Amino acid sequence: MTETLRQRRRNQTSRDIRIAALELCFTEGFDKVTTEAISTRAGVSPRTFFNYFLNKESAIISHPPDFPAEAVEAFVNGKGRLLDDLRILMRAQFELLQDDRKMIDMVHSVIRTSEVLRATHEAAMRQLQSKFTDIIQRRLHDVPRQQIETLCSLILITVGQVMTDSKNADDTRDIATYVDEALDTLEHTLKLIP
Amino acid sequence: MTETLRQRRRNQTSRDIRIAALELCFTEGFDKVTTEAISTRAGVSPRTFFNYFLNKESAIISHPPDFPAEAVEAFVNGKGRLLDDLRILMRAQFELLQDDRKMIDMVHSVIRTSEVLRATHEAAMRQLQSKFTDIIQRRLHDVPRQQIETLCSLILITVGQVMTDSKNADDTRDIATYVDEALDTLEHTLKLIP
DNA sequence: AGCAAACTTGCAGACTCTGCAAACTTTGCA
DNA sequence: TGCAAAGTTTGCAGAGTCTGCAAGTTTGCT
Repeated sequence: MTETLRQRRRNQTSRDIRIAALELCFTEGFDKVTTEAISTRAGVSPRTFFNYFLNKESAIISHPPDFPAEAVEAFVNGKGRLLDDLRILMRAQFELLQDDRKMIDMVHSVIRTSEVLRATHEAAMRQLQSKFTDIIQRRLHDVPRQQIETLCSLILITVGQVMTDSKNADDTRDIATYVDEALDTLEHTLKLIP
Repeated sequence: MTETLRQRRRNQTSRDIRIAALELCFTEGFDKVTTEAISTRAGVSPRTFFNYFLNKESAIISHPPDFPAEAVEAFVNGKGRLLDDLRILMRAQFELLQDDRKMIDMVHSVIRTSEVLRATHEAAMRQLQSKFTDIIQRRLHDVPRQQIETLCSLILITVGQVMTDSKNADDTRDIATYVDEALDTLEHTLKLIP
């Protein structure tokens, strides 16, 4: 067996809470929803809610998955143009999200209902950025870290902007096309500078 | 008279609270300090604290000043290289901060003691970014707004990184040199891309 | 002086979140 | 199977943030 009963339970409860939170906040708005309401809907006590999540925000915002290891290696040893190889790496990461597509869209919509939530989301992105920086640093090992950080910020910000802006467009597109759109925007932006 | 007594009082109280908050958080860390402690130190009731500030965070993080109008006009009509003109604009904005230099340094230090505070700070930066975007859009009116947003994010992120990274360096440097350092980093970063 | 508007304060109360200890469940092992 | 250890849930008490309201004070103005 891959998971013990206990583990499966834990995952299920966590998921129950996340879904309860998301659904409630989607209809009512983050600020109007109390932890008590979420707990009740998820069928646990308020105290249990806080056993699973540090605060209300983190029931909505979960950490994005890591970059897949093979894709990372391929990128680090890649010989193509930086932006092209990056595109491949990021697409690989985005594929992982495909299954939760629906929840992710809801999250993005809920984020718009609260400053605090947006901030939490950005904090999560910052963590992703730190991993991302490490990866790019491995490929460009002679470039100062600060520049790599700047580069990563730039890329993630662009992706974020594309994702928040292009809601209410067709929902059915492949989630990885966001990567393409973001990197295209990025390339255009860079032409502005010189 | 430029200000009524009432107005002067209000400004003074606001300042008292901000200073009390900053000093306490600087020594104790943001999370250890209660609004009650801040109020007491500032000599007002806890209820008054919330008449002045929406929450604990905003007693620490205040909105950055607007870009000075003449500098904005000069930039919008500028004919130089984009990055060079930007440098001038941003230096003008940073000059305004020179007086509060000491408090700003403290704020940056306090920000490091709390995720929430960092998030609030970023929200404030996002507001600045929006104004910044408007300005650049006026100069590059035929460029899509999304690209301008990306560009602005990039610039502000870089400045932010430089400012947070280069604490514990010599404190006495002109605050506007951060702008230079950031834009230099930026130019180097851009060379990585093609 | 005296009135209206602005400001401060205390109080009650809703909400978030934590520590603790008691009850309950699952697991590993005899 | 049965039992102890480990992990989970829950209730409760309590600290802390923040709001609405109403009463009291101060200020601006005539």
